[in-house]
Amino acid sequence: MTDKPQTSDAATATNPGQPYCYRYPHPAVTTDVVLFTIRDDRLQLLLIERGNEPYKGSWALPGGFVDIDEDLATCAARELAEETGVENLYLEQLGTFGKPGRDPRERVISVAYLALAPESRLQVRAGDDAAAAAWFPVTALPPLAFDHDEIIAMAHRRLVAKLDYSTIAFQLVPETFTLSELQRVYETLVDAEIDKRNFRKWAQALEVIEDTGELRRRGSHRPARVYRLLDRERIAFLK
Amino acid sequence: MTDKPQTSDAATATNPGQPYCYRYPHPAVTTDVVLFTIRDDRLQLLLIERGNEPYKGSWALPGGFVDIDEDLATCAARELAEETGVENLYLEQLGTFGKPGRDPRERVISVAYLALAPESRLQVRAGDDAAAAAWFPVTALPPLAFDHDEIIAMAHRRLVAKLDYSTIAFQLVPETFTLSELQRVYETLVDAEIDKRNFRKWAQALEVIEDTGELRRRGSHRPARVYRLLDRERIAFLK
DNA sequence: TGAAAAGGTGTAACTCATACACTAAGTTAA
DNA sequence: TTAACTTAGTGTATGAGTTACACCTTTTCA
Repeated sequence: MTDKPQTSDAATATNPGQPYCYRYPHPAVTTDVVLFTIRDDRLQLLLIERGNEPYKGSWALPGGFVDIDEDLATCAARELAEETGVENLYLEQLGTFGKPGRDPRERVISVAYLALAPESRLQVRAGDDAAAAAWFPVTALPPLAFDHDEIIAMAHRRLVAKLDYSTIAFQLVPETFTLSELQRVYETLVDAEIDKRNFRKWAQALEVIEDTGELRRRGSHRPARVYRLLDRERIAFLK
Repeated sequence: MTDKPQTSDAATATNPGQPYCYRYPHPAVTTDVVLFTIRDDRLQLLLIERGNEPYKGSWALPGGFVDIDEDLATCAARELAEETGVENLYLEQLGTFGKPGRDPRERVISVAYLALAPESRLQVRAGDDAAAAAWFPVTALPPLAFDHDEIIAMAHRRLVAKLDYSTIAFQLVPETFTLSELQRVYETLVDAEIDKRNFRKWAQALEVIEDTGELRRRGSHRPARVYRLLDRERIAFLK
C-alpha cells in the first residue's frame, strides 16, 4: 500500500547543507541503459569509463540520477542523448536492480533500460563530464562497475529471447537496408548462419517492411533491392 | 552512470525532526504486488481498502515502502506475507512505475511484482493496520488508488502472455490436482473452452507433473487420477 | 439396475518450420 | 570482349507440432 509517508514526510528545507530531509531514509534512484548496436558485424554496447571512486577505472553503463520531477523513461532517454547525441532510440524497461550494497556509497536503486539503435544513427561524443565512452562487443567486456554485468546479462538474454516472438531486431537496421543486411543482423544476434531462402520468406511475410523500388549497387555483383521499415518505433509481435 | 551522490550525500542525522537528509531530493520507493489466484472459477486479485487520504475509500494493491537495507523482492514478499500470512509464493518482477505525480504527497517510485498462488495456500487475514483486504475478479474491479489500474492491467497482460511460452499457470494449482482441475485453470485464464484430449496430451508431454498413483473421488462419477508438480517454485519455458 | 456425471483415450488433417541448389545481374581483370 | 567472381534472388518437398473430433469407462445415486 503506497501509504506510509505521512503528510510531513515530503522534502522540507530545514537544513541548509543537506536541504532535502525525510522522516524515513530514502534510496537514491538512477536509470542505467544498455544500448546495443551492431558494429563490424558484432553486437556491441556502450560503456562509460569511470573517473571517480568507487570503481574508478572500471566501465559502467550510461545512466544517472532521476530528477525529482522526471519520468523514468525520460531520464533514461536524456542520459542516453547526453552520451550519444541521439534521440528517439528504441527504449524498453528491462528491470529494476536494488540489492542493498550494490553501490557502496548509499542505497541506490537502478531502473535499467534496454535500448537499440543502428550504428548509422549514433554519433557518440565524449560525455559532457569528459568521461570516455566506448563500444565493446558483448563477448569481450572490460571489468564492470557495480552489478552492471548482471544488468547486461539480463539485457542480452531479453534481446535474444525477443527475437523469437517479435521484430525487435529490426531496430538495429538503418533507415533503408537490403534483405542481406537484415539477415546479417539476425545472424550476428543468434551467432549462427541462417538459410537465405527461409529468412527472406519469413521477413517478407511479416508485413513490417516494404520494397522502396530502389536498387543498391555495392561491390562487384548484382544490385540488391532496398527495403524500409513500414513503422519504425514499433515492434511487431509474432504469432 | 551511477555516480552523482558525492561522498557526503549519504544520509546524515543533522536534523532531529527529519533526520534523513540529502543534498539532492530522493524519491520514496515502494513495492506493490498484484497477487492473482483463482477463486470460484474466476481470476481474482487481492486489494486493500485505503483508510487514509489520498484515495481514502479506494482500493489499492498490497505493498509498502522498501526498507533502506531491504532487497526489493524481499520487500514485496514481506508485504505479501503480512497481508496473506503466506510465504514462498511465486513472485516475479513486473515493472517499475514512476510517473511524477502518481502519488500526490511526494515522488514515489513503485516496483511492481506479479504473484501467483492457489487459493488453498492463502489465508488472508485483516492487515496488521486493520485495513480491509478482499478479493476482486479482474473483470469487476472497484475504484483504484494511484495508477494501480495500470499496474494491474500490465500484470494481467503479462500473465496471459506467459501462458503461451511457460508453465506459469501451474502456480495457480494446489499441491495435488486432477487434470480436469488444471484444465479449468487454463480455461479460466484464457476465458475459452479447451479440448480435453489435446489439453491432456499437452500437459502430460511437458514433464512437469507426475501421477501420484492416487485417485480422487468427488461427486457421483468416475474418480480422477491425482497429479502433483515435479518442482513447485519453478516454471518451465516451452519451445 | 439404469441414469447421470465427469474421467479417460487415438487418429487424421492442417499449418508452420526446415532443408536444400541453382540462375541472375552486376564488377573486374585478363 | 569475355570469362571468372561475387552477391542477389527464387520454390518445393519433408517432418514436426497443433488442431479437430466421438466414444467408452467408472463411479454415485435414485
